[in-house]
Amino acid sequence: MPELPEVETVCRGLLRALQGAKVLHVGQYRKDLRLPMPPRLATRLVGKTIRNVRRRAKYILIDLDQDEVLLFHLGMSGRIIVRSTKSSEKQERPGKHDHLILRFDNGCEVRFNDPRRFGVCDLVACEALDRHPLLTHLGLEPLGPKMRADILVELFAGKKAAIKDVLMDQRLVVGIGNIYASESLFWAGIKPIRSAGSCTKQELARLIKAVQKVLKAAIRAGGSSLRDYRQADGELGYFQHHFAVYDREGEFCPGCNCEKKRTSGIQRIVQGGRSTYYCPFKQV
DNA sequence: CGGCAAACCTGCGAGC
DNA sequence: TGCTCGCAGGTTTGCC
Repeated sequence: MPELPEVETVCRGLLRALQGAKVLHVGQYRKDLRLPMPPRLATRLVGKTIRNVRRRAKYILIDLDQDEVLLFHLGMSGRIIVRSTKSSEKQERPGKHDHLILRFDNGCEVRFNDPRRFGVCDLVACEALDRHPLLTHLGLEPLGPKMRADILVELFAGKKAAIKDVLMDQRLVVGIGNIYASESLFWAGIKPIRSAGSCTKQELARLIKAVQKVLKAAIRAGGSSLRDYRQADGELGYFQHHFAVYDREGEFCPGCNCEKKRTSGIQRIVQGGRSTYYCPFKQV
């Protein structure tokens, strides 16, 4: 589910609710996520204060005092929901697939819920973060300063794999998953099956613009809620209403629709076992 | 090394 | 109504 805009939205929501808050109680109800949860997690978290919440790729990084970082990945179906509880209110029991519940001294309660358990939770020392096995091979931040056409040309040079798959390869560029890959390639006017190495510098410059435009718009909309995803406060995201092509097989893309062109409409193909959506008329 | 399939899990909607 | 099948926003692993 969650790609960069969803993770970014959750991070912002967590920061708003939790900055400066101290962990009072931790309930851990499951340890076998995609990776095992760290041992003695509850003991290690109680009493810690949240200093900051930030994002790297699709990872949520929660900075605690004493230079520790609580790391989450939401996988396909993970949610992190914050709610404020009145102190008089009886503490709620963990719901189905609630794996971790944190209570804070400011009355907030945070639940990590993940039905498919593709998510990850870890607690690491800040100085070891750069060497964390999940983070070492991550590529460029698409909204960062290194997202430049000349750098992508070099990165994609000689790659025979489809540009769509390469765009989702987190070792090269991070944060882009199945939805935003299709959306970005549409706005860049690039056919998803093109080999990455065949894209010109000019096309990659367009792709960068498209990626950034789509990701920023999605962040402004609070992400895309297809099924599981919620913002940190439990609200839906609503960028799914602005998809140009994703999950719109057979419909007209915005361009074709506006210009009343008769085309075959948006096509769905399968790449790397996953659905890709594109407009054969606008994407070359 | 590249490319692809399968694996990890649960839930849901479609079709019978 | 109830069953089976296919598919779902991610990532890693293993095989050719």
